[in-house]
Amino acid sequence: MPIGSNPIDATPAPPDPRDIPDATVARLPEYLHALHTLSEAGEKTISSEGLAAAAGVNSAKLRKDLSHLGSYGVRGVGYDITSLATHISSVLGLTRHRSVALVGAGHLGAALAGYAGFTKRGFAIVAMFDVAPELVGTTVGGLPVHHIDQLHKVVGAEGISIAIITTPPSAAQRVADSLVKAGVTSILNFAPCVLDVPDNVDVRKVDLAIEMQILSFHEHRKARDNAAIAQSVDKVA
Amino acid sequence: MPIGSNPIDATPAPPDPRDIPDATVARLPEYLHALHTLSEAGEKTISSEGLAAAAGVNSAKLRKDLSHLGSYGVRGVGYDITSLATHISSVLGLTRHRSVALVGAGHLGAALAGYAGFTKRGFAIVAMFDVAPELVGTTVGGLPVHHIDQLHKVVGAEGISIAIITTPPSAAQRVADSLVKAGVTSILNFAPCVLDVPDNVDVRKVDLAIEMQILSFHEHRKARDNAAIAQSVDKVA
DNA sequence: TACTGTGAAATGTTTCACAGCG
DNA sequence: CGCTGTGAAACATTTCACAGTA
Repeated sequence: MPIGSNPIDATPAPPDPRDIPDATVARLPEYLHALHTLSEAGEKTISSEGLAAAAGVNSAKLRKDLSHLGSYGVRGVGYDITSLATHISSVLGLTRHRSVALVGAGHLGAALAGYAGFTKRGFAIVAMFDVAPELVGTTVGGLPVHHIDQLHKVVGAEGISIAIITTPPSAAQRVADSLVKAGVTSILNFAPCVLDVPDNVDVRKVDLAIEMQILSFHEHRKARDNAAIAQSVDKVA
Repeated sequence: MPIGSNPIDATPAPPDPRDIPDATVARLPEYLHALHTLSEAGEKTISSEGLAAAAGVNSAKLRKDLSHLGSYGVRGVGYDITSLATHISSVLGLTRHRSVALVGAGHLGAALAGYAGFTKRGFAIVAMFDVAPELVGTTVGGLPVHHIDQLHKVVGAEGISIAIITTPPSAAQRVADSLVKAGVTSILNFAPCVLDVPDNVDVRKVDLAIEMQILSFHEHRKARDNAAIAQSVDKVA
């Protein structure tokens, strides 16, 4: 019998988190954010159309996404904002507090350490690490900077499972290895390089230059389209 | 006759950039980066297997991606690193130099302004904007900070078509409106909010809290899996 | 009636597996 | 022979359109 199946029990089928598509998971935080905003605005209830608009997707996609979490709407009415927010939070594992380590106390690291948006949405960077002697021992963004040798000790003591890498790419793989050895199982990587990690470790990558290059492609395409239109106008004229 | 078709000319079919899938476009910068690294290491030629490993994808995907750009490999040998890099650069529109505006001279904006990775990969932030009187007129990350009222003038003068928003979310929509009015057609948005822009404007969003929440989901799932395994071990024991 | 939830169709992406070429 | 390029199959995601329900 596969783990998680439930052949006898007649309870309403607790949706296995493995069955939620990745594309849906990536949008749940958007929905959650939109729900919080609506809640602060004093709304109690919202239609799929309204929530979809607030999250920047179409309503069919929103309804399909939410259907993966089970049935939480009321036909003819919409969704209860509070209870849907609670439910999405619990699916995302945000009920449990999560401590985060940040490795690389440069400009980007400092900016992230001071970023209120993390704290506001349930995460706390509890420790920073670097190798530079002039940084170790100081505080950056209100957080003490430890030497990277302390990683294993601090990660263990604070129960950290998520880390952010903002080092130069040349150091990133070594840092990732240390993090994995220390017990970290999720990494957000800002260094522009590919990280090699065991299967049980999740890595998400944010590469600013890549984002810019994708935009560049679209600029290039738009320029070509305009040129083509100009040419066909010329032809007609 | 559809724009871009070429019914008479017998040249090798210049692949229409519109036909390159989004998923492929998003990976081309990775391939380009890997090619540059290989080139610096003195390599001349690389197999699909080797390049795929360097870029962190599998080789079938890489070959399919490159096939959208036309045929640039040599069967039995691999790809010529220099010519493939040149070709990808040209598809991405990186042959043309691109000036970038950055709006929001806070910590994150300052970190990005000083980020060498941009310059190294063909982009130059040429102007920063903010509203805070204590910032306007100073230099941040080596760049003068203009008041946001100057946006239209500077964007026009510098021929800027790409902008980065690192303002608080409450200001982001207003900033986006000003950018669009000034002639910007691509935006990289770091503010955690949905931007409403005309169809001809491309927006890419980087939301750090969302990345963390996606990692949180995976942590949560792993914890459940472990619990399920522990339980089934208990049962057997 | 006004909405959600969802099969089914359409579209997009990845992977397979091998033909074909240098 | 070794490797690329690519149809075709498998898989994933999005969209459509409507049955069903409070």
